[in-house]
Amino acid sequence: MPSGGDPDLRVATASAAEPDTQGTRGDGALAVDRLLPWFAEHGRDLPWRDPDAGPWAVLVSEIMLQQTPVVRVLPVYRAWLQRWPRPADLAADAPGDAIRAWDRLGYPRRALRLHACATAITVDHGGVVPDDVPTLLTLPGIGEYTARAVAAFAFRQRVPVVDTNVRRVLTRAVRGRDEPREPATTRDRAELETLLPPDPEQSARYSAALMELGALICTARSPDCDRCPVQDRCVWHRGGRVAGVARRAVQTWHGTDRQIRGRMMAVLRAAEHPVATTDLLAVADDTDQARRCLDGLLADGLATAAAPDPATGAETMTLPR
DNA sequence: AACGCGTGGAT
DNA sequence: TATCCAAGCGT
Repeated sequence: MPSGGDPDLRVATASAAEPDTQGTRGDGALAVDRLLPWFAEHGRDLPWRDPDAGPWAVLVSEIMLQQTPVVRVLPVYRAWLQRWPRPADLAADAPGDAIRAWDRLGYPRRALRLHACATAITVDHGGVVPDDVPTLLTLPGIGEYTARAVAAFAFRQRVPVVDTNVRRVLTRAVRGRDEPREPATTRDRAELETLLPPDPEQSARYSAALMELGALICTARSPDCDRCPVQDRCVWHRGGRVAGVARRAVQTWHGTDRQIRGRMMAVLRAAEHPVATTDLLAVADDTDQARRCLDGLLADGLATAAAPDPATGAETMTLPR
């Protein structure tokens, strides 16, 4: 269960002392007394939701979950915290170790930023994960979403946490629309703010419940409205689930720089010793593209020039030290 | 404010 | 097979 124990719903229904001026807490589409019981029953038992998971564990999970599905994060997350249980443990190792442990979660720059984040926490914050949104926002790899996720889920604060799931649920259930995937905005956070229950602990659970609803039921491609706890109040469902406009076409994958960079990183991760630069360049047919991609990796700090091979004198590369 | 940035499973 | 999509961030 998400956080153990029965959710305290006493403040879920608007009281005389706390008038429900928005009309959304008690009887709105996303009423607290609908979401929290559903979450308690159906929420996944994920390790970063365990009460024993500290702020560092929550932070690590949030960075890993940026654009990467839960099932792929789980094993890497466990190994990561086993190896680096505190920020200072990670900071003490080379960034290349973080990139290698990151394995194939994708966007390896996140591993680099998480390492930089651990270093900043160690050097600038005494090894303690900051507990306020403004300070969290100063850390590498932590943006508007992740800062609030850490504040809410690790420190149980009453802050609006809006990710792509929450945004989709809000857009559908409250505004009755179905928009293509778009980044969360200040407006989305303001809207969620009006829905959050007054109690901080409960509001943290509420945000987690909204995210879970978007992840399990109110999904982008095929929402399972028949199992939705707020189906009868969802404006989008009541309006006939009108499909939104198609979103801008995404970049085709085959032959992109991203694909080539990915191949080069796979070679670097797998290598026990420095890799000949020519071996990296060989992953692409187009030599101009290969050079451009390798230069990009060097500029990003994901690859580092190493000493020439003693036997051949060939130029070599490694993960950053 | 668009764009670039990995990876792999589902449809 | 091609496309979509998964707890965004930094520039």
